[in-house]
Amino acid sequence: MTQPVGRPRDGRVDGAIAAAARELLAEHGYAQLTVDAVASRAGVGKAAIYRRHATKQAMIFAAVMHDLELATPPDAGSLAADLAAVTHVIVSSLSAPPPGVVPGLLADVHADAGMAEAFAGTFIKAERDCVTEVLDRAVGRGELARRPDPAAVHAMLLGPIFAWLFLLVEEPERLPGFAADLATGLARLLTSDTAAHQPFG
Amino acid sequence: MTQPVGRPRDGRVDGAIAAAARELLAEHGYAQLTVDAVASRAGVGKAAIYRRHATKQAMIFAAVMHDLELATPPDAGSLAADLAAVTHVIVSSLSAPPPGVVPGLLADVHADAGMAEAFAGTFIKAERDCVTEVLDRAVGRGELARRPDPAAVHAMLLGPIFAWLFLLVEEPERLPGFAADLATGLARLLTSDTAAHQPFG
DNA sequence: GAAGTTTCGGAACTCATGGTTCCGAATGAT
DNA sequence: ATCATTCGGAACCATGAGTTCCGAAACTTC
Repeated sequence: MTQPVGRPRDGRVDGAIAAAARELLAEHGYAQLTVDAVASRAGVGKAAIYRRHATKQAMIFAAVMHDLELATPPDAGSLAADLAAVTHVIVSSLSAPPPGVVPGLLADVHADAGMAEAFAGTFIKAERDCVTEVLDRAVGRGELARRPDPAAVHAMLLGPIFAWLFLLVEEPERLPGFAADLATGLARLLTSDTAAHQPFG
Repeated sequence: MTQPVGRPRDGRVDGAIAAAARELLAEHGYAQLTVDAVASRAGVGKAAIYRRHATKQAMIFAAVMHDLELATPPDAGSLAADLAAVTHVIVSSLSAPPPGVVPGLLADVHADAGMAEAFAGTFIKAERDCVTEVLDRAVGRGELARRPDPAAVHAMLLGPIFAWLFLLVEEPERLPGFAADLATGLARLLTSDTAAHQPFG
């Protein structure tokens, strides 16, 4: 709690770095982003950037995560409605960053153990908590006899949307319709559970 | 058909480049791969590499795609069995490359229009044809009244597996079980189609 | 065979950029 | 007043992608 000796960090510098990074990401794309350009745009020395972030990749990660809200949506009354809300949150998160940023960051996450930990502990964990909560609600309502594996349901929600956007590169206009079908289909699959087969156990 | 004038390319050089790239990818990872190292390992000049590939990324793409078989599996008798076979092919493709290679290549694909075209025209197209064929078989059998959108089914198959491996980074031992549940669940969803709602239309 | 063209491995080179270090000035705690 | 840490700015270093040139080899054409 004690303030460390020395000149304190200027909080506005953090914001300026993140804003400059997001601007340049949107203007020139992920691969074209240079640290010098971010420093210049932010009106900041490169040292100030590296005092805050270990690598360029960590800087970008922080800038992108900065304005990404991942709150669990309120109870919508049914599993189907809850899942629809969750898909909407996922679609928003993945659609928000400029083109190329999500794939670029994913590659960085798989190239550095520290980034992997940060990714798993923020974005993925928040989404997982969200999915778990929604499944628990359904169990509470009696819609589900047992709670399915949250990891499996998470993969079934996040995966198809990610694939639509970044693997198959289908038309984005059709994404909302697909996401809606995904949510209702998954709800139907989970609730139509027969005694003979417990899916995603 | 006429042989161009000049010394012809040595076919063994292509193989040596691809083999060296795959070796180094496996040994040191995607981000650590340098073109000089590939040339050195292959016993080849850098010029020979750049005579064949426009960029380092294109070289890696070619090396990885080289030994990746994506044949449509034979008719297994039912939609559920066919989908299980397709998921198996997808799991194999995504599990084969060394860690970090798939995310790295995906970032490259989103950074270069030429790579995007190559990716869509080879890997994705082969998988899509596979999915379409399997759905057509099911229609022919009478299991499906109408053929669902192949893009949607493709996303529902590829996405969750990709998410499991590269987004959620769940234990790989549990992947086969999850993939099996995915295939049977999707088959059930598609065939249990009610008149009221045609999913993935 | 001689000439011309393209390949080969190898080395030298250019250039962009990530990351570090140093500067003098500013800002705070002790 | 002193000390530690910050600031913007600039110089600096190391790495690696991509280009160019070399002499030699392989092939077509004349």
